Amino acid sequence: MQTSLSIAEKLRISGLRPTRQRVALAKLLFSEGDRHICAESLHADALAQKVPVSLATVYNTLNQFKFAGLLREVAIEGDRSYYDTNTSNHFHFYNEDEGRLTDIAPGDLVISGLPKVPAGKTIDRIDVIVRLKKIL
Amino acid sequence: MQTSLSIAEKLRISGLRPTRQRVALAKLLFSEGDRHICAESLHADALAQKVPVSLATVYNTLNQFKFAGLLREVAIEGDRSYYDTNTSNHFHFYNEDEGRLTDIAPGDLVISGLPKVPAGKTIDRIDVIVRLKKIL
DNA sequence: TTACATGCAAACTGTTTGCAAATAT
DNA sequence: ATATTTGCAAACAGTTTGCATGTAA
Repeated sequence: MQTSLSIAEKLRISGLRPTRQRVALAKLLFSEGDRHICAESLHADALAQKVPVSLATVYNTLNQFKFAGLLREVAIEGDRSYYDTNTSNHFHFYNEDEGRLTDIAPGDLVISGLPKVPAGKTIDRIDVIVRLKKIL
Repeated sequence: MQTSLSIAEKLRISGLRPTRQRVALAKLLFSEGDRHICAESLHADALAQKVPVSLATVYNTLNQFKFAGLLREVAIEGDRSYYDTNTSNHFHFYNEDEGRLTDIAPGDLVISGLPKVPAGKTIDRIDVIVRLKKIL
């Protein structure tokens, strides 16, 4: 049985000092199920919870968390970066009308017939985005 | 048997006046097989071919072509927009080390088990990106 | 002739960075 | 005590836009 680590410990293990801001952001991100957020929305969340953090620190923290493997970035469109707290292999719905990202349950969508990869390369990961629009 | 349209005609049908710039850009884009480009690289191409076009017009033209269904945008990462001249349903390799996009041959990768789509929504399209990295 | 397209520069958006002040170890 | 982190504002990259000029119909 595996003891779950405190947030501070998780950060320390990733080589990140558990500062007030990082711990608060990590709590917001990892406390309640999977989340799909962008920098602005996380910043707004933090301020709403009376956690004063600058937007620059939110950006830096998201990058550090991504680099540490605590978050995964999801490319949706050019203008905003989204991050997913679920770093395991899974795919996404993107609701184009509302700009919202949701998970596809693992197994609900399966990829088969992997193409031959060019010599000297490996697959880093496979991103699948099922883009949804309103029926008119 | 289907007569292939001149570039000017294709543009006119899409509701776009075949101006010097648009025709030149369309030629660069559609004359020789499928291409994956971004605004800067198309602009550079145009200048190299002695076609003076402003970068703003390249951006505007790419958007118009996309809107007209002549191009498809491919979301790769936050910082740059890529466009694909192949608008049919197909998937992509993304070479993370070189920042290059290539097609996966149709049939080489297959998706199965489409998940139930939320009520009132349809699938607009499915994007698949197989991200490649160098073997270390 | 008239509506639309272009080019330039300025505006804008999301993101990163430099540096002094604050904080973790 | 020392190295790291924060916050702010300024810098930055990619993209869009306003407006005077040029061009297609």
